[in-house]
Amino acid sequence: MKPETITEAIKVACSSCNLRELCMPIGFTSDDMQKLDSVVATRRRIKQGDNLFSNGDSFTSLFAIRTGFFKTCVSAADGRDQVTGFQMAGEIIGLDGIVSDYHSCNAVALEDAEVCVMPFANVEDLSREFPQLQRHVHKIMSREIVRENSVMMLLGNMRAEERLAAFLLNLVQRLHARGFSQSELTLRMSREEIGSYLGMKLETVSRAFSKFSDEGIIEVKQRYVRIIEPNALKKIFNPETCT
Amino acid sequence: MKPETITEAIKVACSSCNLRELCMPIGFTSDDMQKLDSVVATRRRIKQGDNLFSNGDSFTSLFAIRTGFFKTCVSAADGRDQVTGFQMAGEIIGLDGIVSDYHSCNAVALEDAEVCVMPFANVEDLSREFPQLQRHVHKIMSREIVRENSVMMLLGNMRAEERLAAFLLNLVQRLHARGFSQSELTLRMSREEIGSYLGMKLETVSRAFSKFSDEGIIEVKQRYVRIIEPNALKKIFNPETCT
DNA sequence: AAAAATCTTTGACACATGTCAATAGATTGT
DNA sequence: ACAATCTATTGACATGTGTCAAAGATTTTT
Repeated sequence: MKPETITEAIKVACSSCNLRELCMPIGFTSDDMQKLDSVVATRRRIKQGDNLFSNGDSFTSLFAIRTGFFKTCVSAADGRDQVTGFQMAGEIIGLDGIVSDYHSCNAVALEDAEVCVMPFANVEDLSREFPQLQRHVHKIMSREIVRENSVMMLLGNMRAEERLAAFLLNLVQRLHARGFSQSELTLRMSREEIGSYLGMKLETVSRAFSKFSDEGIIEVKQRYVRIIEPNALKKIFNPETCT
Repeated sequence: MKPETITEAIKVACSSCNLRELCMPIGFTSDDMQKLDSVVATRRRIKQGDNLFSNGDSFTSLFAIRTGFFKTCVSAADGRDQVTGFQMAGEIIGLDGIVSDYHSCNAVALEDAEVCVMPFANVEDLSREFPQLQRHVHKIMSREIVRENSVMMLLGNMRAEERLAAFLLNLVQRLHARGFSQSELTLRMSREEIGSYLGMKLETVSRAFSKFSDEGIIEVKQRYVRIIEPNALKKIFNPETCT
């Protein structure tokens, strides 16, 4: 594997980061905040298609996404691939590496990206000093566990259209939280990657998109999606709790 | 909900617990170990069929299983249920509650059980004092994330027989680590619960058991299972890496 | 011990999704 | 601008698993 990414020696400060509210716990004095700046060692740029880390890489750091979009995926020995998640700005990636000191999945940039490198030793040291940070780290890990629980529900119990509806709703909700539109989005991943995440084939994903489009629920043009009837999507995802 | 379980005021000590090696980080001096005893507040007994905690319960404690066997499951609004895991002695349960201070799944005892109640505030306090404990807590959470990644692989990519083979291999492996047989086990869960975990219907589970039995790979009699050809199971689960 | 309830197995058939193939549309490189 | 390469869509058909139903087994209740 060629060294497709370079670690840049830019000292960066969480205290002046515009993503602080997504990454960091709230309620720090600006004094404390200064000390927290040392969680982040450097930033690193990753080109579209390159891996931030790969299965088997030794684990040293968590990564906070500043810009760009990632997928994480695990591979079976026979080459079958499962996308385990899509991550965007403000989200933390690399938690899989903690348990065994090496990564057990691949993190691939779906567009040019920049991440903050947080050496895990720093995170642990500062966590002992700042209970709020400690709590924050615990919550991030717990959130990931809960997210994966709901993906298991998707994969185990839902049908193709329900899965895609849930997927789209989740994506726009997260994008909206980052200041983007509630109704429009540009997918950063292919039909095949969506399918891998949702446990279905790319053709089935495509058919479900077309069906939603025929029904006037969404407008689709390749990777552009506009949600026309969010309530209809919610109803597909969860018929019970909708009008 | 009736108070089906009672919290018993038994002070217990990790330092003298025979499950210590499963629950606790290694490498403590016996001095440190004494202080760690205060992680556990009490023990609690749960009867078969009762919930240790339920979706919506407020989160205060993690639980270390001393005896017994649990399932955790999430429910969709329409009543559909997804088993997200089966837990046995030495395993930690309740991590889902950390992120939002209430539980987002149910933990049900599949046989009479006893757990150590570890108030999470204690865990966090002591984690700040003992880096080894801090690391241990992080590893437990990361391990759960990695486990769920591999369940996603099962649900998203594998077929019924592969899923059941993986399930059986994982169960005996964990039981073996606890001193039980490598080849015999008694299932604590129904076909329906296995099916819910593996994303298939109980009839499909039953058929897969029968198929394995017909092929001489396992012997099944209701919930008793003997693994006759572990290599055949491994081959089904993962054809590539086996002889 | 009988009766009731629950769990498991098995068969027949249905159907959602996978597979294979062809076409069209987008993107990249020369 | 053109070819080459991806990516997405759509159709026809195959198939693995779900659904429904019946009968045994096992456990619990009376």
